[in-house]
Amino acid sequence: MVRKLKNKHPKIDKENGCENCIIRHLNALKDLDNITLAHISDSKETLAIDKGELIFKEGQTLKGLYCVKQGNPRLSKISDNGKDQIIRIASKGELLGYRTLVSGNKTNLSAVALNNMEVCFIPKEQISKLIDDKRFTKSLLVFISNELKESDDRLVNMAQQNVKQRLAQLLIYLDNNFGCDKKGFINLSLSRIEISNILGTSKEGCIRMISNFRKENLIDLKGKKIKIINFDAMVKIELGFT
Amino acid sequence: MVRKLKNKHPKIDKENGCENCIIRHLNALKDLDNITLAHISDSKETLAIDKGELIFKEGQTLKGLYCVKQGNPRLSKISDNGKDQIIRIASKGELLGYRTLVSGNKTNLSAVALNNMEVCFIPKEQISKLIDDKRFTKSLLVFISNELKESDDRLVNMAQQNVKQRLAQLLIYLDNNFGCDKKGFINLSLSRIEISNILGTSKEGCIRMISNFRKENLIDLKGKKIKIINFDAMVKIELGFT
DNA sequence: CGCTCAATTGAGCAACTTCAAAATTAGTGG
DNA sequence: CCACTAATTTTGAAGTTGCTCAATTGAGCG
Repeated sequence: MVRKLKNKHPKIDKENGCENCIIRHLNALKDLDNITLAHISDSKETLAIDKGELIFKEGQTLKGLYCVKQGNPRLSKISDNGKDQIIRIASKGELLGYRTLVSGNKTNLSAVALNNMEVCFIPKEQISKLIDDKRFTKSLLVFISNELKESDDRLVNMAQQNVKQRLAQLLIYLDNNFGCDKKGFINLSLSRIEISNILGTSKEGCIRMISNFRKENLIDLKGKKIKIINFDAMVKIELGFT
Repeated sequence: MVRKLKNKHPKIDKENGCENCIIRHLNALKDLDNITLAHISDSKETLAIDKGELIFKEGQTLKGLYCVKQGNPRLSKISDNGKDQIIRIASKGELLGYRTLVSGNKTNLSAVALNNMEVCFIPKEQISKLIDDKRFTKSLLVFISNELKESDDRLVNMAQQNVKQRLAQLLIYLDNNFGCDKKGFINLSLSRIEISNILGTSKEGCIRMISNFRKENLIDLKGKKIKIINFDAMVKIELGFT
């Protein structure tokens, strides 16, 4: 089920200039020289993407590379039996679509904004220049290698951990990576369905587990917001203490 | 549980020379020029590795890159709860240890020979030369990208498919990738425990499912060897037909 | 033959899913 | 702001899947 486009990625033009962009220091674009950066800067577009909007869809041929400037997309894939499986949630500074770019294949994942986002789009033509830049390929290689490691880890967790452990792990992960507001609630809010699509469970199973966690006073809920109250217990659950 | 070393990777010296090696055409070494290849060739060692023997172990700092010349290693990882999860089975021509090499971290996987193997070991020192070779990094990038895609696919299957489907998928995969002998039995034989470590199930669950498949005349068994009799039915099971 | 390890089978139990229904929340137009 | 509708969340209960434990059989080996 794909959500409707609410806008058409309106272009916004901020202060511009990849040279001055802090975000690029977070990814493979960090080591490029100013000339290359200027070329990219000239051809790129900065897009505003609303919460829930599709950035690209599984099976599409991407026309370029996306650099996440603000917000979080979820990267997911529809399984053979039609269920949506969220593979991971990306963050500020990450590049999307590099895999497609390198292999020349269509993308195997869909990207949907979990919150309001700002994304820089760098068209394909500029990218061949990047692929020929040794510094770029090298740091991309490092990035993909780490992705691969994490992907392996996720596989092991999915295969060996039960729903309770996977939920605990997810909550800890979210807390670590997306931070909390003043009251301790995790900044990224996910619907129960989204959470179950990460955990690979039925939504009821997921809901019940969240409900259990609340009853045991491990977490607090406020609408879609979740706050971990008892970290120690949560870690123990993740590690399989019964 | 790690199997004992039966030998100590005795070095064997065949006709030698990476320049003349057909295997390298299967991986990122294919586009290197003869000078670089000669350097690698001089420093490499060809090792004989017995079935069941450990090639490297999760957590080790690898001292170089491994190129699979013959045979199949299984790449696995011990989960938090102590179970061994096989991530994938590599084949002739694949490079092992490139991830470690690129990121500089310790390896996150163990490699164990599933059959008698021949592996070329290229020491670390030679590798810095490789990493600076644009052709090498580029084709490595392509390879890792594909790995990443497959890893995503595996995650989705693990999350969304039941044991029956996963077993059917594995058997089809083995049949496609490792071929059969004259009588149709899959060339790669895995113990039930190894199969269950791929599927992420208990060994009993795995055994029972294999037994069911045989009773339903979908497969035939001969010791550890498996032969798919009814491919159509097997594909249907994989796709979730009940 | 006795030892060890892999494979198999059975029975009971725990985890998870599915379907159905109720309660709550969110969104929309007046 | 309220009322109405739609969507999401929650809960219950029954059914299925898969796991664990224990016992048995079989195969390979000195």
